[in-house]
Amino acid sequence: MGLRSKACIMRVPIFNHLDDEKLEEIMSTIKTAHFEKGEIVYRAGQQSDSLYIVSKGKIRIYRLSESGREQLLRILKPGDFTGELALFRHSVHESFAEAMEETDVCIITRNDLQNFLLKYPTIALQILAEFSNRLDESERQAARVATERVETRIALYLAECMDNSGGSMEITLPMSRKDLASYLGTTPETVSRKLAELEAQGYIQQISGRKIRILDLDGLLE
Amino acid sequence: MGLRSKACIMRVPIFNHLDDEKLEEIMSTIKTAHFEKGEIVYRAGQQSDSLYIVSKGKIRIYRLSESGREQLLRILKPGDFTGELALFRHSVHESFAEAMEETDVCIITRNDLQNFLLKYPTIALQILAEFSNRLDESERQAARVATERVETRIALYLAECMDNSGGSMEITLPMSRKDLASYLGTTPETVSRKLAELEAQGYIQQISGRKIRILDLDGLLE
DNA sequence: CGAAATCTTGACCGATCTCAACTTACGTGG
DNA sequence: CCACGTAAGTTGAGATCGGTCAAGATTTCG
Repeated sequence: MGLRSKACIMRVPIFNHLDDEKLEEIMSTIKTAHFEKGEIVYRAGQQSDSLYIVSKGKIRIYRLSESGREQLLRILKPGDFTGELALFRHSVHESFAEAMEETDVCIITRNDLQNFLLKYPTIALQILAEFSNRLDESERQAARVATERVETRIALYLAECMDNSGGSMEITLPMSRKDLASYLGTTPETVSRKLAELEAQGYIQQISGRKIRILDLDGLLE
Repeated sequence: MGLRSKACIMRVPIFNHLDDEKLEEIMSTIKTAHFEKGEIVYRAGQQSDSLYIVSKGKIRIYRLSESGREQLLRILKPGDFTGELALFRHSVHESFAEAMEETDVCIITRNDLQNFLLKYPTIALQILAEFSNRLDESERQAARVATERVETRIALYLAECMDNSGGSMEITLPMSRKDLASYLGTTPETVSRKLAELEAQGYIQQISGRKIRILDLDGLLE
């Protein structure tokens, strides 16, 4: 078990309130795995019994809808985890997970995790809190796609990026136009056009590919 | 504490694996409340520290998007619960809950619930399973709204109604056109039109307002 | 039985998707 | 370090799905 794994686990909100002894206990059950860019960590329909925690790299989580179109759900950074859905229900994945670059993950099996949960119930509360956040985000996103125009969705997304980038007026999009389009429920062409419009209206300034400066946040949000 | 409350609690998946003694313990902390049709159980932005379990009636859970449009998230039947989001995170509701008819709910406070979770960790696993289901549904719905045409969404919805109504070819929609439209991210007019089209194509037959007979499930799903 | 809400149908318009051409950025190997 | 090939992004034109507004039909419920 490398030091990186431990550093990884300690950074996970679910575990970082535990004392060293319990951490060691968890560490001892963890496996690690490495994925190259583009490799699939798991795919929909596949059996699963593990929780994956990203220790290095990025993972794209997406779904294929009934008609085969892709919907990007979220992007995992180090410290984020996935696989939960399969852990507490059918044990079949509903989504796909794909490494976006060289990525290391820590893996905890369902059995080990459930044992920890029963032994240290505070972990369960942490996971519940995390699930609540996910559910909130998912419902918010669903409501936006269902009720807002593309331009508004993009504006709201940019605003959220700003919140997360600590006050700076300049944000760096964490993904390509194609992924952004998939996340926002539109097409890359429309994303391009709408960003160009927002720029023409003076709300933003496109610096380079993924760098955008917010010039008028209030105007952006109408 | 009325018998109905106990019957209610026992029916909730989260609790129904518990033995009688623990059930009594939970029962002793529960309050009940009654709501008339149209009354608001809670609203977005409101402080919250309780889990609500429906014992009689129906509750509409919906969000208002940034632009003020309504998105129906789900409808609670007896045995279903809500309020979780506020329980494990900010403690502020993100959604609205409105009684659709005369409705009774059982209420457990955050403190009591968390104590139970720590004392009987198996409850936490049940809630985690329930959350997983919600998250899955929410993500699936988000993906559909983002990637499928209205007609497809309606068809998929009808198909799901069939699954839930046990093999019968005749389904009864659990909500009005307006709510269905809100749930599917469209308008009542479009729902009417698409249902009429599906009928013209011979896939379904509209019996009366909410009763629909499925004539060709495979055709419906293309 | 009648008022009010719900639902349906029609006409029109606009946002966004599709397809296609072109430009720019990026990574690889020489 | 540059050149090239490929992927990513942009822009345009046209088509269409679905939303809006409005009128009429139907159902619901007191």
